[in-house]
Amino acid sequence: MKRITIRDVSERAGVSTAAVSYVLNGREGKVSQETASKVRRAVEELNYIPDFSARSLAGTRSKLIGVVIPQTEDQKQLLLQNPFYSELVCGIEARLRQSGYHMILSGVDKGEGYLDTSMQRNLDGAIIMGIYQESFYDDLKRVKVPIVLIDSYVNDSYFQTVSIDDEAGGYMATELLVDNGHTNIALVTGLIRKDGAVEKRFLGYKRALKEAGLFYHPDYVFEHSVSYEYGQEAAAAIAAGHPEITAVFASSDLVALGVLRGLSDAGKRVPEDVSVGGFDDIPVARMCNPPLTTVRQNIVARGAMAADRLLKAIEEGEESVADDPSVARLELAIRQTVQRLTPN
Amino acid sequence: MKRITIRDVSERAGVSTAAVSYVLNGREGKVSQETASKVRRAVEELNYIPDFSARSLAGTRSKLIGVVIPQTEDQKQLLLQNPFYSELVCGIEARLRQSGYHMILSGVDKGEGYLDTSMQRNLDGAIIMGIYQESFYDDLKRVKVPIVLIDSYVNDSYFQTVSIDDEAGGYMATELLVDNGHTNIALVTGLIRKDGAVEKRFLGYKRALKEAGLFYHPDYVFEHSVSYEYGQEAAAAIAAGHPEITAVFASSDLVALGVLRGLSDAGKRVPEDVSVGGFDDIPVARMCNPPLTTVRQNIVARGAMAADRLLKAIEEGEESVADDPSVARLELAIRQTVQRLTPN
DNA sequence: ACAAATGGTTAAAACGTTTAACTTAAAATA
DNA sequence: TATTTTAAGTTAAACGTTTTAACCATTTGT
Repeated sequence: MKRITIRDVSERAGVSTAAVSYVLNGREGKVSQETASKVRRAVEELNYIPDFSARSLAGTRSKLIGVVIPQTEDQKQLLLQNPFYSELVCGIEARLRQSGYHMILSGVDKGEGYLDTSMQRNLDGAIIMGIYQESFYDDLKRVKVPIVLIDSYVNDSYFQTVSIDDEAGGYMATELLVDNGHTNIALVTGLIRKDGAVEKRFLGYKRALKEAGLFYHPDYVFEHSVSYEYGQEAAAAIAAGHPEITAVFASSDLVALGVLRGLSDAGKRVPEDVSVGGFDDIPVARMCNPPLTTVRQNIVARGAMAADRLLKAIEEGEESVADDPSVARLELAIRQTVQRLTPN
Repeated sequence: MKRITIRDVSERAGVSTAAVSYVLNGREGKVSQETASKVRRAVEELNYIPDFSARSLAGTRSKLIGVVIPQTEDQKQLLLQNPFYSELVCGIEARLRQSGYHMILSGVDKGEGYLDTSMQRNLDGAIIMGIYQESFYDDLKRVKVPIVLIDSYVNDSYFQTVSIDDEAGGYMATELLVDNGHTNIALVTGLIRKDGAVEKRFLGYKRALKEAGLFYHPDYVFEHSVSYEYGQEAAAAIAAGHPEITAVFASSDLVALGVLRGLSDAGKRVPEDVSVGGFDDIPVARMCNPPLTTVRQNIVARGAMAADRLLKAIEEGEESVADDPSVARLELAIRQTVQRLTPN
C-alpha cells in the first residue's frame, strides 16, 4: 500500500500543499478557519501521518533527541545496569514522548562517534551523562545544538546542567552518622575527579567532620570506582585493617550494597556493628537487606527536568532558559542501616 | 558553517554524485578502483558525513530500529526500572550500534502510537517486549517491517521470537527445591496468561512436583503481579497461613526479592526456615542478602540475539532467517537462599 | 476614484540522497 | 571488419516536506 502524502491531503481538501503544511504546523494567521477545518477533515479521513525524514530534510526540526550514557569499558555495553542511569532515562523518555519527540539512546566510546550521529540524524538536541573527556566537549560545541549535561561537570556555560547539591548531600549523610554518635567514619567512593559530583560529596563529608570537631583521616577514604565489587573490597579492607571504624558513608548506593556484602562476609553485622549510609536511593536500596539508609535524589524527576530544559531551549531558543543550573532537592531516606553507636 | 554534501564530495573528486553514492554504498562493479579511491580520499579530506534523513527519504534504509518496552500504568514511564528490561536493552543497543544502526527507545500505551512512530520515522524494524494486546499485533502486521518479539507470546509465525524454555526453567527451579528435601513448595508469580512465559514456568513447576510424586496444591500458588510489593505480600500470607511451607519458587527475581523481605518481616529466616528460588538472575540477585539462588538466563545475550535476528531479516530479507525461534540457554545459579530441609 | 495595505492562497524551489535509464568507450565475439 | 557485450560513468527524476516569493482579491485610506 502506498504512503499517504501531504499531496493526497491537499487534493482531498481542495487546497495546495502549502496550505496543508501551514495548518499542520499551526501557522496561525496564514490560513482561514474554513480551509483549516477542511484540511483537518482530510487529514482525519485519510489517516495521514507526516514523514519526519522529509521534514527534517526540508530544514525543520527532526524531533529527535540524542541521549548518551556511559558504557562499560570492556563490552561496550550501555551502563543501564546501573539503576541510576535507567531511572534517568525513564524520566527523560516520558517527558520527550509527551512532547512528540523521540529519543535515540546510545553509548559512545568516550565521545567518539556521537558527533557523527548528531549530524547524520540532524538531532535537535542532546542530553549527556557521565562523560569526562574534555576534548569531547570541545567538539560538542561545534555542532550548534542545545545540550544538557547531567553529572558531567565541565566548566563551560555553553552547556546547561541539571544538577544536585552534591556537597550538601555528602554533608547530610555524614552528619547523620555523626549525630548517631559515630566518630570514626570511612568514606568509600568512586574516583575523585576535579569538580566532579564525587569530589563534592567528598567535600561535604569533610565539612561535616570538621564542623563536628572530628579529625579527618585520609586513610579512612577508600577511593577507586563506583561499583558493587569495589564496595565489597573496601569493606573487607575496613573490617580487616580498621576495627575502630563504626560507620561507612558510601558515595553511591551501588557501592553501599557492596559494602553491605563485604561487611557481612567479614562477620560484621549491619547496623549493630557498623552503620552504612548510601547516596542516590536507587530502587534496590529499599529492597536490599537490611534496607539501606541513604540520601535520596529523585532521579526520575531529575531526568524529566533535563528534558524540560532541553525542550525549552529547542523551542524557545537558547536565551530563553535561565542561566542558573536547575538544582534538584535532596532528602534523607532513613531506613535500617544506620544505628546509634552503643558504647560496649 | 554549511553542511558538506555529497555534491561537495563529487566535485572535489571530479566525478558525479552517483559515483560517490555507489562507492559509499559499496556497489561493487559499478565503479572502478581508481574512482573509488579518489572518492574515498575526498570523503576523508572533507570529513563528509551523510545525511540519514535524505537517505531515508530517497527510499533506502533509515538504519533506525524501534525498541518498545512496557511502561508503568500510572506514570507512563518506561519499565526500565525492571532490570530485566534494562539488561535486554543493553544487549540490543550494543549489537545495533556495532552494525551502524540506531535505536529509538520508547514506551507505548498498550500499542497505541507505535505505528505512528514507525511510519513517521521509516523504521527498518522493531524489537518488542512484553506487550499483550492482541489487537496491537494485528495492526503491526500491516506495516511491512521485520519484527522480533521477546516475551510477548503471540501465536503468529509472522513474528520472529527469541525465547527461552520457560517450562524447563520452572522445572529446574522446582526440582532443585525438591532435591533438597522440600515437599511443600509454594509458587509466587505474576498473572498467568494463556501461552505466556509465566504460564510455562508454572507448568514446569507442576511437572516437577508430579514427577517427584508430590501433590499439587492449588492454594500454594500465589498469583498476582510481577513486583517487589506483591512478593512481600505473598510471603506475609505464606508465613501467616501456611507454616508447613518450607520453600518458595518465585517466578521472577523481582518477586523473589519481595518474598525475601516479606519472610524476614514475618520473622522467618532464609534459608534456615524457608528456601527461596528465583528466575532471571538480574544483577541484584547476587547483591542482595543473602544472595539469591535463581535460574539464570543470560539476558544481555538474549537482547543481542534479538538484534542479530532482526538485522539479518532486514539485510538479507525475511526468508533468510530460520523459522524456528531462537532459544537461549538456561542454567541454575546456586547461591545461598536454598538449603537442605532439616527435619526438626 | 485610485493607491496602498491586507489576507489568503499557490507554484515552485529548495533540502541531500538514491537509482533507473542512458551514454560512451573499450573489449569480446562472429 | 562489423556487431554485440561489458564496464564505467553520468544525467535527471524521484522521495515528502517546508518556505519564499508571487499572485489575486478584497478592504482601507486618501
